[in-house]
Amino acid sequence: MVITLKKILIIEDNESIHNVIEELLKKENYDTYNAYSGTEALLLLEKEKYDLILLDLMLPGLKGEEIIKKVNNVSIIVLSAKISSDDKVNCLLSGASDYITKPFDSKELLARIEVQLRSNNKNNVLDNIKYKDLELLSDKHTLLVCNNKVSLTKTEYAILKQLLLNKPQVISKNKLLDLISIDTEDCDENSLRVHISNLRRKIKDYTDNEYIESIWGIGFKIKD
Amino acid sequence: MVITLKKILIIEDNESIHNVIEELLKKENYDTYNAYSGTEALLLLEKEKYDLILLDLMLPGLKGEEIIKKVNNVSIIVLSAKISSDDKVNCLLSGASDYITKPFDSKELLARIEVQLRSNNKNNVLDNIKYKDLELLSDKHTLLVCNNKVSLTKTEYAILKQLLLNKPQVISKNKLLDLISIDTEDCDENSLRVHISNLRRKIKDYTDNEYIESIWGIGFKIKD
DNA sequence: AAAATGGTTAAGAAATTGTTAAGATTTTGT
DNA sequence: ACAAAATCTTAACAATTTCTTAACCATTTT
Repeated sequence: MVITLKKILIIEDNESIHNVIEELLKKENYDTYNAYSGTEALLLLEKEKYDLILLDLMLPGLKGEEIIKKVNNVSIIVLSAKISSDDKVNCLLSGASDYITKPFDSKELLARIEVQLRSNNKNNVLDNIKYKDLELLSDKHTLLVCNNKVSLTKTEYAILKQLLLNKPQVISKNKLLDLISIDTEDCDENSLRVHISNLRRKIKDYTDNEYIESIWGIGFKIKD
Repeated sequence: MVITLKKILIIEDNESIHNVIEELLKKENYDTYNAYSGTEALLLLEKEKYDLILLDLMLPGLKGEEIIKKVNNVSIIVLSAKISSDDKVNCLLSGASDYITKPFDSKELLARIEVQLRSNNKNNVLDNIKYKDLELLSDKHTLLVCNNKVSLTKTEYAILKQLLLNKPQVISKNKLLDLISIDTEDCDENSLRVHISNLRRKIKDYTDNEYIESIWGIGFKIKD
């Protein structure tokens, strides 16, 4: 089994502080990436997906506040010498997840990093998910339909898991497409339709209940 | 129209601090609940589901640290006079989502509350909109009329949501047309009239009350 | 009364979804 | 590294749902 390391992007222009943070994180077995200016950070953010960003505010090129506004879907912890309440509030309200003032305590920084990574993981529940005749076995990537074992492909599993985890809710087609392909735009909506169709067939083999409902123009959901 | 308020449980034994927090939150339109001991908090937590917990550490009955361990699936912000790094780290690692030291800045507290509620919403159900006999279910994209399920098309849903969200207000025909078609000008006003007509019919099937009122030459609004 | 706006209905156009099968790609086993 | 197997994507077409158009009538304004 491969445990992938968490990728953390450190955006900080002061080289000595940068190095301290980098070493601290490396010791904890995080996968660190470095940006020394706001513009460099943006370039890196376009190329790769990170689990967390540590962000200094006073940066050459592009201010940290601007980066917060541009980033989406990645947790940001601001690390700043600015202690004014307004600075904190601004950052937090515009998208940062936490704000730590320098000088910071390394243990506290590590703990707050854990908190963020933990909340990212909320979706990845390891427990099995049961619903009526269905039981999704997380360890084996299989599905029980009325206690009959049905093997799912990786994609089918991901789709069904997303639907079951958010059960009453409609999941948009785009959200489901994101699950299927990390690469952008290369995946057809039609492909998703085929996966859904296959899932429905596999379920239908063992029960007459319908589980996956289409919401026209929006996406799919699990039927009540 | 009722948009459900966020429920916040305040666990704090010092009555004056408790009152300050409660008033602060009430002003921001949060739904506050009060516990003055650890044991009282547990009782409340068994009865109801909260969106967020504000937790003091030094409590009679049961220490805050114990509550953190018992709580599951609710974000906790610790509010404590303990400033030692070890206390912070312990709380954060054992399940708290944030840790604020007293005395705290009210704006910062509110901002950090927003952060937590924001991250809750990533997964969770959006707010439903209720008005008299109508209830728009955002998770299913359907409408309940006197508790009868009526399925709406994407466009009908968008129109009704816009009207309900801005209830006393008249929404101009152009604004509603924008909702229907992103492309400009390719959509007839007549089309909007048909959608409104269909909406009215679907509502009329289950109630005699009229909901959508036409404002001559301007647009539409929800009747008071 | 004439002109403009709103309401309803039905039919055809347009868009979305469902299914199947074939070809492309990735993974697996040797 | 290669062949076989499994999986994913694409394409084609059918089925379904939704949207727009058009025709016609009602209501309001001038």
